[in-house]
Amino acid sequence: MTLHRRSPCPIACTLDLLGDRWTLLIVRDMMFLGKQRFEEFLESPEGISTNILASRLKFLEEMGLVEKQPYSNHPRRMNYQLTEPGKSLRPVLKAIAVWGLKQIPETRIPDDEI
Amino acid sequence: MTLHRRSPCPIACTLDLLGDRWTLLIVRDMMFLGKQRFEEFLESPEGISTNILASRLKFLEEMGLVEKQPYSNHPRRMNYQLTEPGKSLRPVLKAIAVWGLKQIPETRIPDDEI
DNA sequence: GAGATAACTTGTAAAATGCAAGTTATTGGT
DNA sequence: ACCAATAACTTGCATTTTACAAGTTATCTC
Repeated sequence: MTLHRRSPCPIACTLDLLGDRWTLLIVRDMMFLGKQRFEEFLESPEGISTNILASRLKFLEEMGLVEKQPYSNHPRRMNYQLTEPGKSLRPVLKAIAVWGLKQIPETRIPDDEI
Repeated sequence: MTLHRRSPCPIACTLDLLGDRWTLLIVRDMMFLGKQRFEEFLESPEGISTNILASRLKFLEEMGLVEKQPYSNHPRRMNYQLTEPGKSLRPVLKAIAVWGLKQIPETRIPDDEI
């Protein structure tokens, strides 16, 4: 969540950008659930609030992991899509999901995420 | 950083436990640098502060990812070691490191981490 | 023209973080 | 025996971030 790098370590740098409880959930929603609109992200069961969602989407855009485009001008509607760097987070999310499924009881892939 | 689960999704649950800027750096230090003692973790270049380190170590222990043992009783010295569930985070850290190296400029694996 | 929807922004209390300083127990040196 | 040093923390407090609710702006549908 900050552009300041604490060290040159790639793990530390990645955590500087993505190390919080919300950012990767937005990426998950885009990558596995095909979500693209502000209101769609709000529907996820974790219940992100609007101000956090707006700030994370802005930051993801600034990082170049997400592209924001108007997909309709009348009315003005926005959509958010993963860029190639954003899509390349798939192995990270995959590894996290595999770990969670194995190590945390009662976790499961939601039906719509398959 | 909280035991409360926002949803049954394994990605969300993993982020509930590990989704912050410090926890996985401690795991990195144990896994790749062989660090085991409180003062060793403090030496890492990211500069974690003592209160945060103590709270994260406690939480990692409560989660069963780390075991704390006295390795000497006179004087009393503690060491921290990864449990099997903790060690199973290796693919997650690997994927994060690969992503960071590829996508974030000027990142590199520190010499002592090879 | 009235209510609904999308995409946000603003305000504020509560929680987490960062930084410095202090604590306790033990040890090694003179 | 005393004194500085070290390990492993804890405490206090200012700053930052988060969570929750409410409000805003533009357009659309009936």
